[in-house]
Amino acid sequence: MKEREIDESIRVYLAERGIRYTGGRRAVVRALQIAAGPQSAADLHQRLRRAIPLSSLYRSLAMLEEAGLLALHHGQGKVARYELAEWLSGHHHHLVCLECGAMGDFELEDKAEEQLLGLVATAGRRAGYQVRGHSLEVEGLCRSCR
Amino acid sequence: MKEREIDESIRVYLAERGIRYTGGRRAVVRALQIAAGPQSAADLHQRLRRAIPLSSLYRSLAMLEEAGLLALHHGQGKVARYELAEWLSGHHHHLVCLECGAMGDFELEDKAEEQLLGLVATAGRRAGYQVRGHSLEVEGLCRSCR
DNA sequence: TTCCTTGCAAACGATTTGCATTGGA
DNA sequence: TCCAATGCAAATCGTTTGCAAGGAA
Repeated sequence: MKEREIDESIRVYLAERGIRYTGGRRAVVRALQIAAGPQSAADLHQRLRRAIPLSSLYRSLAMLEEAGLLALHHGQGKVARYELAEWLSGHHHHLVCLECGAMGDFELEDKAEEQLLGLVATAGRRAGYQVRGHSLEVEGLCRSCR
Repeated sequence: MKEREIDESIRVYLAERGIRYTGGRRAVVRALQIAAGPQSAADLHQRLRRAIPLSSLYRSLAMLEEAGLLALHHGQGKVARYELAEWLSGHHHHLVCLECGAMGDFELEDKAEEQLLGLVATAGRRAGYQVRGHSLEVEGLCRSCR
């Protein structure tokens, strides 16, 4: 989906649930669309030129995640990072920089993703888990830190 | 490696670096050996019957991780979880319960692990990352939460 | 009006640190 | 002896919440 399309999908999605798509929330979504990977509240605060106070940012993020529009990740460090939910951005995996904690996205080719799904299903079955999702994380040093 | 063997490896490893393997540190390592997956500081505090104050626990964990004996993970929630480093426990992956946040371990068959390594190397190269490791996380509901 | 949303400041919970004390080589 | 390790309490830091003010329907 493209930016405009995503924005519209979200508007409809929230309207159906009687939730307002306010300027602040829209700004958060836009900032996440532009970013190349999961962003922390502090990251977004910067990107939005501190126009939105951290407490409001946290509230918007929590609300959007609760509604199923954002996904929450805890990569390196102790900060939470958010990104658009996969039904909006597409399924993908992450690269995590061990040095600066930045996270980036990457996609697997279909065949590879299929293989992975197989492995995941097997592992889940063996452990008695009801599998809901999976994620492959590649850890290393990013371009700027290596 | 078996418990006794691991304990001895650690003793030697720390001795070589002029770091003491004290009772408290040994207790932390033992608790981690017994556990089935990554443990939080609070988990360990419980398991050790509160015999070791949290601040000391955190210090031991930080020191052992710094030395390369433990690995740190941030699964669900906002708590850090530790486990023995892979050179002691063997390479493996994790299952994370979306409900209670518990983490469990699982291993991939050699062939599967090899495939995964291939995918990881490719993704890293494309993104300009110097790859240091990877981890496959399976998310779902654990036996007790499903 | 009537909720929902926002901002600010205070509160929280996990983790860290200062400092005086203890313990091991 | 002498420095590393420990315990306690206070400090931090990311995040959450109470409450009064602002806004949209």
